[in-house]
Amino acid sequence: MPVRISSTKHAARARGDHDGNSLRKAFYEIRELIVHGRLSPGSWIVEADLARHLSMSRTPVRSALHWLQREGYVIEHKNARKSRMIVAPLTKEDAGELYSIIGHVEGLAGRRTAALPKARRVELAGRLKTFNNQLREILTAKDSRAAGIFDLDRNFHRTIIESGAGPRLLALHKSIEPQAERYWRLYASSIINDLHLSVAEHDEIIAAIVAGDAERVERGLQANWENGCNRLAHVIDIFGERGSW
Amino acid sequence: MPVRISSTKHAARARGDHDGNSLRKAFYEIRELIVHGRLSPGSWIVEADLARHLSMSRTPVRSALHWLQREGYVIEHKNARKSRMIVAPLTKEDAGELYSIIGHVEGLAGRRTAALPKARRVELAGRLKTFNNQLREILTAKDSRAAGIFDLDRNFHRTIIESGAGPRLLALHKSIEPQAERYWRLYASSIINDLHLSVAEHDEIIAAIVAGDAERVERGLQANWENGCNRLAHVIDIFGERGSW
DNA sequence: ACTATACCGATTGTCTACAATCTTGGATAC
DNA sequence: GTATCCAAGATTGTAGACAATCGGTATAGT
Repeated sequence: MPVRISSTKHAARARGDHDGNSLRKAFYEIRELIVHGRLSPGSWIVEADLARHLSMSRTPVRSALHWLQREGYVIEHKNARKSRMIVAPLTKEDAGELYSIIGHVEGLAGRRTAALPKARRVELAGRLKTFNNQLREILTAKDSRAAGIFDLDRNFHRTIIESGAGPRLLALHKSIEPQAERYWRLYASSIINDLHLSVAEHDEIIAAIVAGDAERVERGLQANWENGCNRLAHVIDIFGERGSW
Repeated sequence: MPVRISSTKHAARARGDHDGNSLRKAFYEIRELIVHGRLSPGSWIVEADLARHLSMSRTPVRSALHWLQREGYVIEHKNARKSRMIVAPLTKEDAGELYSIIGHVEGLAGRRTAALPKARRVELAGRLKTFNNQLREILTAKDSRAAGIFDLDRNFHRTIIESGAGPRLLALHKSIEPQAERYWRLYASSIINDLHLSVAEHDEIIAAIVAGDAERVERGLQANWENGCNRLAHVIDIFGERGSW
């Protein structure tokens, strides 16, 4: 028998609050907080605090946190029965594994991209060149606005993946690749110095796609991430890790 | 101002219900229902029904469904604002992509396994041989109990991954590989006929590990999954897909 | 009979309340 | 002065209530 509550209370509350998708909003907003470092790596997460911050109840926040956990932004610190969430730390080791996985996932997708009909590959190469040339411009102009660079690089890769991957692989990529953004943002200023290397690697990847050489595309993508990882590792050595103690 | 409800109602309910982990229970039980086909591919999911079946409230069931969705057992059928969940269908195309991803993920892990010190590789090879020999026994004895075969094959692969993969890659494998079970169970009886091929492929993988040849280990694992996929595709052609219409 | 509309049941999304557990700080005993 | 235990606060986990919406069916208008 349901407990009947006088409804005045609920009637009083604003009705339009339900936009029908608080969960998504919570996920992206919290993710944003983590990526931008407003929730520092290793720090403590309290559901109620976030709920207040986002002006919603704990329910969608809680779901969003589970989601973030599955995607690796948040990790579970188990204590007996209760589980407490902390923001995933940024370590050199984790970066290495993450970049390696992304490289291989993209490599797999790149293989299929290389198997596309020639016409599509050429058209694709055209779009990729646009992105890469914009990067080159920023490079020569010394106009190092990090945001633009990041988006261009991301678009370059994403364009390749979306051309070749099936739904599963695409979903996998979409859930793993964004995590690199945390490392990128944290050490961006230093990484940009090596931008010319990445641009050159992109050229090689484009050439491989035009040639339709699956092996070469895969190697190129893997190399791009692996090199990026090495460059990142160097910076982490200098500036230290965050949130691991 | 919180609404105060007379507490007799709640007091009456059994207090011990909270074992502190309904979510996990819900996830595994629903997953079990899906894998064993009690919830058929393509069929409709109603949160309240599942909640009743598992004797818990919708809250943990709902979270579990989101989790299952993220792992690919369930897909979202979007309609305007509401989203309805259906059990993910089993198709030849999906199987192809799934097996390919698993092969590459294991390949990546296998690479690192091949880089372990020789002593550990030899010890590992010993354990792997045990599994594979048990498979061989079942093969010669014509004792085709599917369950045992499945577990042995899974243990073989899992042992390799756990030896080489880091936490991220391990988590990835744990979330992707179990999905192959759905295909395995559905078409098991027919797949078993080709068991000897898989056993031979395992021998090659073991040899590659002992040799410490990363490339060869990776190729071996990828080939094992790719061949498995082809054998599966053949069976699907005969028996048809499930849940896609 | 055929279409448009208004209701109604089914279902999902979100909220608050309650219960259980963990942590922390202090009071007390030795 | 230190160790131990207990109380109060903080936090998480689950339940059930409501609100919003979807989909279909009955009904009315033509």
